[in-house]
Amino acid sequence: MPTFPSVDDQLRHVLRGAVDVIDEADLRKRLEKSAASGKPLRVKLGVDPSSPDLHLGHTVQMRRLRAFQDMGHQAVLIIGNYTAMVGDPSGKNKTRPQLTEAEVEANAQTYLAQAGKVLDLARVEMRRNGEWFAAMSFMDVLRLCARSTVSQMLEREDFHARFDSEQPISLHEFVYPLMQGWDSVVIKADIELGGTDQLFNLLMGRRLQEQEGQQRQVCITGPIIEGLDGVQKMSKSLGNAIAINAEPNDMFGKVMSIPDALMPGWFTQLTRVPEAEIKSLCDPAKTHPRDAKLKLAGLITGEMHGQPAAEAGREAFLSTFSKGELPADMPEKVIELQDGKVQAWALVRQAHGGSGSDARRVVQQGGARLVNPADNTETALTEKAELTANDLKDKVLKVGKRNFYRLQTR
RNA sequence: GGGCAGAUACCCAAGUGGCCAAAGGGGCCUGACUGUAAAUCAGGUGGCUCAUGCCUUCGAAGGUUCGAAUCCUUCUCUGCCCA
Repeated sequence: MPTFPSVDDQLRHVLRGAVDVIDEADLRKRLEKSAASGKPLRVKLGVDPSSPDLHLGHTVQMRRLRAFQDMGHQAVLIIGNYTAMVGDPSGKNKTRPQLTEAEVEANAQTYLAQAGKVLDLARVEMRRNGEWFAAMSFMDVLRLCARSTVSQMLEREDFHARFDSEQPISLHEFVYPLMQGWDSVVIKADIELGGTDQLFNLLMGRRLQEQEGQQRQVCITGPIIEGLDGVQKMSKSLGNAIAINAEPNDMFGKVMSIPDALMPGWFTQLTRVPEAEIKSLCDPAKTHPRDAKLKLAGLITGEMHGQPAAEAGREAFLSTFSKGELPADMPEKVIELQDGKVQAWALVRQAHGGSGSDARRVVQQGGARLVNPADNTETALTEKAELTANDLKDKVLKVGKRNFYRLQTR
């Protein structure tokens, strides 16, 4: 019979950084009962494989699931291969594009590898919700739909906002919350986790479970963390996300670029640093914000890639940006010359990519520099400059602040 | 089924015959200042080997015109009202 940490310890761990708990008294009761009976609670987290990459925002809820695992409970990870084909309307102001089964399955594969960085996959019960949805008849679907009303759906902020602003809402989007709720019924969830934007869907699970004569699940939400811009929620489509499988150096650098104001939230949601320590780290009078951020970047990168990689990321960051040295690894670019030379903008395009007009703009604005690695001197490229093989020999092209290319000629 | 309104670049949105590659804002890029932070300021933001030049773009296809994002026709999609 498994033994569990004390209920108070458990609560402290699993509720770290939580926003809503519905409801906490019930959660405590269940934890007590589980400790007494030795029966782990079933904790559900659903992810929709709607894109091939998970990002740090996803790990907030995954980390809570991991906390439950660490406390001895049963993690149930729902791969929403069917719900992904609907597209979760949560927090969206427009209908999501519908994915095909093949796309969803390919994404699901990449998810599992990435989820393993946070969860102990060996102890996860993994279920695809196509398992039960694919088996439903149209009549079953109708019965499911009959359990909710249009008004109830429109209570939801994102739906009524779209409705009020005369934006389209597809009928199938109303089915999404029902599907997610039904997942809870099928797997008999004791607890479901999700972001605050999922609250409506999580509560739907409670309602359906009740109708099915089950005990209603406890719903725990965590915050939706902001992305690199510090304003909008982290999302791949907004381009402000840090992917779980981002290269260590890149991950470290990206964490360093977040606004200071994000640090307390990220420490709480993405690390295990105790609350008191977070306070002192995020107090500029006690800790230089840069040093706090270095620590944050090290912890996050370390969790995803291991300590040595995090250390290497830190070194690369410090040398490249604090000391202005060239990074250790730079992509090599072979530059084609015409009549023995190449114009500045053409050089930028060949190395950095983008359109010719784009490259020209960068050059015009002084964003392209030739660096001599021997003495680390920089020469800005001018618009009319023409470079010969000799000019480029052993040089590094720097485009903007963070793009470096080691040049070769042919 | 009937009536009305709408579809503009990454997003929002102005433009309703030539001055439109298309205002303004957001985003993004570059530069200055910095801690590769934020804030602020300045510039840029369709493409073309570089041009007071050409090509492509205002839902789609046709048409009118010397000339169309702008006018006409048909179609597609969306919203609203009535049934």
